[in-house]
Amino acid sequence: MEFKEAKNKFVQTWGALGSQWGINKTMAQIHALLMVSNEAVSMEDIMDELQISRGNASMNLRALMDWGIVYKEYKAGERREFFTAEKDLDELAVKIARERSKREIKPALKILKEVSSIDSKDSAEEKHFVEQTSKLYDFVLKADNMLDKMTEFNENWLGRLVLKIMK
Amino acid sequence: MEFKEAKNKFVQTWGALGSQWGINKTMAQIHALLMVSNEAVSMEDIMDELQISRGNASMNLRALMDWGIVYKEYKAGERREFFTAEKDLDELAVKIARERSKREIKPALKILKEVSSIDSKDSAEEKHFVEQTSKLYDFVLKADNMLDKMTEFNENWLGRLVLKIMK
DNA sequence: TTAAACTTTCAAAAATAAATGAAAGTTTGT
DNA sequence: ACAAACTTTCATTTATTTTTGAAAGTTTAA
Repeated sequence: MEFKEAKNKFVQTWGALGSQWGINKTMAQIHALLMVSNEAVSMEDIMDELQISRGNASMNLRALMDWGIVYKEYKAGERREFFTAEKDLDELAVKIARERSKREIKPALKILKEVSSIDSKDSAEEKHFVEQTSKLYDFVLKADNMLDKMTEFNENWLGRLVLKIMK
Repeated sequence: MEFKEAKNKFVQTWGALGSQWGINKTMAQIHALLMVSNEAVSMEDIMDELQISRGNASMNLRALMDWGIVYKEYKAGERREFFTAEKDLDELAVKIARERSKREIKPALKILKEVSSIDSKDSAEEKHFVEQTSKLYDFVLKADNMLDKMTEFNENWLGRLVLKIMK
């Protein structure tokens, strides 16, 4: 396999993986492309390599920047903007975890708390509902806190964590 | 908020959350419904509560059973089948982790290994590509192994893990 | 063996999500 | 202030995913 083919395969695979995890394909592909580029890439080049429209490129670059995993870069003497990805994987994982926690887990916790707080009166059905949703609330809260703790580690947290777990 | 409303809110929220994580809405809703039911539910009732077609119910129940998080149950004297969800959350998390690892992470690892194995010849561009994808391979492998380790813990792994991490 | 009671399948339809591209908006150099 | 160079927005189109429902399949009881 030669470079160009490998690069393409990587970008496509990452894109497909992204969509399985609720991140749109183009967003994941752009990120993949930037991850393996040794220098900042212009929007023009991104459009060209991924065969996507200007609007699509623009919107997804914006989204990636909102997630804090892609940065704008300015080159001296160049009018247009260039983009680079966060390449440190620990940092990347932390940022993704934070963002998903904020966007999805936190709101879900709010709902869980709400629905588990009804008074279950007397029926077994209602009692079971409250019990189950309360357990779920505790579980999700604990998992979310774990993510928070991980982000505090920050340097090479995954490696350290693996060590700890394996005892 | 009264029971019926709370239950509905829970099912809807869980469904929305599912789709953000690459699991289809109905599948997540059925699972939610079964999670909070104190007894096994017939397909008829599932169709009725979620307002979905027979085919949709059937296919998604099948998928949930493939994931190992929903079970068929037979009631004495009843012709039709009833369904229950895995209600133990540790067990649930373990099964989901295993399944996603098998379906998504393992294949991704294979591709990463492949593309990071090209010989990078001389250009800085190619060297950077190989370096980045190799790092990614190591990272994903480590994360996946961590999931495996967790599944071995099995009893209340999340709680124990939280204790360990917080030292 | 038959038919009633139930489940599964899958081609087609509907719903949802993503992409396009032209127009509007910005920024920068002169 | 102007216009060239570039970016963003968003209504419309396109692609993808999910759902439907009728037909085919299966199981069970008599």
